[in-house]
Amino acid sequence: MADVNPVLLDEQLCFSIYSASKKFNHFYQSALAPFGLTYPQYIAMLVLWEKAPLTVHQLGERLELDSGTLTPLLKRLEKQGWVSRVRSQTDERQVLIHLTEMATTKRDEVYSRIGQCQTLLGMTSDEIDSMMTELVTVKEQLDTVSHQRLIAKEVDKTN
Amino acid sequence: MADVNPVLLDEQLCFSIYSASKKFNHFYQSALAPFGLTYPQYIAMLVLWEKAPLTVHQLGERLELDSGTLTPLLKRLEKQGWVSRVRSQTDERQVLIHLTEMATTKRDEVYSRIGQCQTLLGMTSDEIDSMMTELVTVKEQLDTVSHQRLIAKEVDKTN
DNA sequence: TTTCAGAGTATTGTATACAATTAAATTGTC
DNA sequence: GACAATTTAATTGTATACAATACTCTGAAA
Repeated sequence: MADVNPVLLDEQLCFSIYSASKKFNHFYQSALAPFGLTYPQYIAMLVLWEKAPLTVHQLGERLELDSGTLTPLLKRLEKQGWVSRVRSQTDERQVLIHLTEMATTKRDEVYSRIGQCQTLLGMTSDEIDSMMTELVTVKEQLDTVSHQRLIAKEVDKTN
Repeated sequence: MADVNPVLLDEQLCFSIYSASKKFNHFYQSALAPFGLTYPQYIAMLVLWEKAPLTVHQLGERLELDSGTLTPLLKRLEKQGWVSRVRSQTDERQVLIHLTEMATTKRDEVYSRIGQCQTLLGMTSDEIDSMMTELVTVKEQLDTVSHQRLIAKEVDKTN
């Protein structure tokens, strides 16, 4: 019974994060409604505004998403006029994602819209910082466990 | 320029939460692979193990999910033999979700499996507690903002 | 009793996610 | 240069999420 509580705590933390993530999603969706951007589309644009063009793979590394998610997402962004997808001349495996003129023009508008909606979440910078540090710890731990499980699988195969 | 940093911090926190949520999801999916349960299916089972039967609505309140998500999820759980969906006799609008015998039998197995995989995330109980408290703050703040936006919409309509 | 507003669930349509596979291009190696 | 291994995107299939809508049932008011 002694080790039941921590397990429950972990589960509660997991659910809190899961729930907060959904709420953030909803918040951004509604804040960005005038632009028709979803949260994943928005963070893709953020990365591109910072440094475009990028290949699908490079974008995926930053966003931790694979082509299975990004290809359709980018097609939607293209359809809505935010980006253009151009097969690279030098390496035809790659597709370069460029910003359109509209995207460049609207960047400040989008930023300002987000700025208006930002509430700083009722937290100080220090609190946010410490929370992010803790989240990094959690993520690293989860990666470690996943990695251990991968190794365990390999060992399994040898039997 | 002075208020740019906090906005970026908020965004980074949002992304950290988004990313951690995905990692947790992956962790549970892989831990529960022997049972074929996903994370959302698992938390549905957790609630049901605690107190079944429940209506779709009651389950949705606990999980913060609506019937659009739950109906297909519960159909899959039913197909895999975890639950049965029974239209209520006393109020035919409601569908009661019951545990199957298999679900009752496998409960401890699932718990033990999760227990084995639990790593306590490299955090103390106090750290987890404080993190959850901060997440609650974040979620409340996001709810407040959403609520304000709803009110703003109402005001819009009157013009 | 009839009607009707609201409750509860299901359905439809859109947008992620991600595992697994496919297809095309490039690189490395002989 | 031929060819196997690798890389990069796209595709396919499954599972969430959620808004909007439809449909059925219930309870209350007229």
